[in-house]
Amino acid sequence: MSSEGRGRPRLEKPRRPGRTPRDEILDAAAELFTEHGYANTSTRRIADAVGMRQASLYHHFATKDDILDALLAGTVEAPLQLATELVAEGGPAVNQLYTLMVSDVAQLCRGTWNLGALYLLPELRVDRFAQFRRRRAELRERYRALAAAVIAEYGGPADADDLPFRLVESAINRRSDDGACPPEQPWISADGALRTLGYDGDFGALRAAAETRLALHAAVAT
Amino acid sequence: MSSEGRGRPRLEKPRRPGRTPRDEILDAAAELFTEHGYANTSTRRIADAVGMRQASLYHHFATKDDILDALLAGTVEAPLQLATELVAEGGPAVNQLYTLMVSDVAQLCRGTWNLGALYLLPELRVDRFAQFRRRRAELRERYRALAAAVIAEYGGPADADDLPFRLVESAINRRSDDGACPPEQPWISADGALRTLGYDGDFGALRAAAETRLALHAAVAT
DNA sequence: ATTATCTATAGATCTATAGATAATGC
DNA sequence: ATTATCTATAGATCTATAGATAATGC
Repeated sequence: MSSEGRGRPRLEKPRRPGRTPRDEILDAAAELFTEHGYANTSTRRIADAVGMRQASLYHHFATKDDILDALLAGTVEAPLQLATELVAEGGPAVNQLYTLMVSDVAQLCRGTWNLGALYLLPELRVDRFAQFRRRRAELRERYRALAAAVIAEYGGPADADDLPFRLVESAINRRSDDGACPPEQPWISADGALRTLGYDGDFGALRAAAETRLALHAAVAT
Repeated sequence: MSSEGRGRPRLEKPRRPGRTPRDEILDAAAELFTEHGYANTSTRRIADAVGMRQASLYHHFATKDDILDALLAGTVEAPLQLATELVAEGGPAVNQLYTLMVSDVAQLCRGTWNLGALYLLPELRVDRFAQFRRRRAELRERYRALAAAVIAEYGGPADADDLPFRLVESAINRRSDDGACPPEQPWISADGALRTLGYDGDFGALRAAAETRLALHAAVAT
């Protein structure tokens, strides 16, 4: 079942992290797509970065679009799953929203490549990626609903309900501009987002509750 | 001096707004670059959208990069200019920051095409556009300095000083997702940004002052 | 026999240049 | 004569497919 040593050997040594050739390709593509864009990254350049011939990519992916799709898949599923769980678990909306934001920003800041930057590629506007766009729009609506609940509870401005989602996304921009997020970024973004909703309570307690919830889930933390 | 009726006639009727062929090209390129991305937009498609032959573009622009550069130029110069003026005029930092944000978001929401989306193109990472990136980084630093002053005055969180710039930028994302900004977007973004800094004063008075300042300048308003 | 790679290439682009042409301006 | 367009094309890509080859597994 292992893929160790099967098939004709490569001419060049592997130079990418990843257990399988598929993972090596995804790692190289993640770097090149986020740095130079999708359309600007040829399959030739991906193959060169992996250390294989251009045509060999097609043994692992049927089309170039499939490589991008594989990178997108999952990045939005985890937050959606977490949102569903948090709502099911109940508790104050402000806690639910805070925990979701912290986890989401931590995910965007984690990992070697700024995968969130792929969300912003204009290439995603084509039909091929409609499914991904729909899932991301669903996540946005979850944010909006939680934000509206917090606004209602704390008497904040009704039209601020899109701001938390936008502040979470903006971790992508910061990472893109500075090359990295500061370690405190999840708390910076989440605190700021609640303030836009008129919340001005105990951020320390929110943080403690979020850390507990996310450690249990073994999913996040900074 | 007029360019009316000079040169060989086009085979097709003009179908783009713009007094000159140059403006027609920029309008078409703005639409295509923002919708499909830069690398995905061929000079052939721009020419088709204008109603001229692909090679004819090169009478007006030496390279494809020059078209993108022309679109970027100016979009960041106006806010930088306004920031300089506002600081020179003095007054409370909170007023300066608020007015700058309102004007900036209004600009991002204005116009037929979402030109701000060009800021996010990965293609801008190449040397050719280093000048533009530098100017945008300068604007970010202006925001940061003003935000730090507001934080100091109102006892807000020190590490929130990048959030106003990010909230302003996020008008681009909202417009991209929804096709338009709500008319109140400049006030939504600016109010939210000040809240992230710990400000909780009279937003009505800030709004009135900003409207006066920007109307004088004949530059903004919704 | 199965697998993962290789070489080679078809066919479709795409940017930019060369040089001809059809208008107006002087 | 000057201008803005046109036609035609060179040269450099780029994606994806066809078929050969060099390993391991049975």
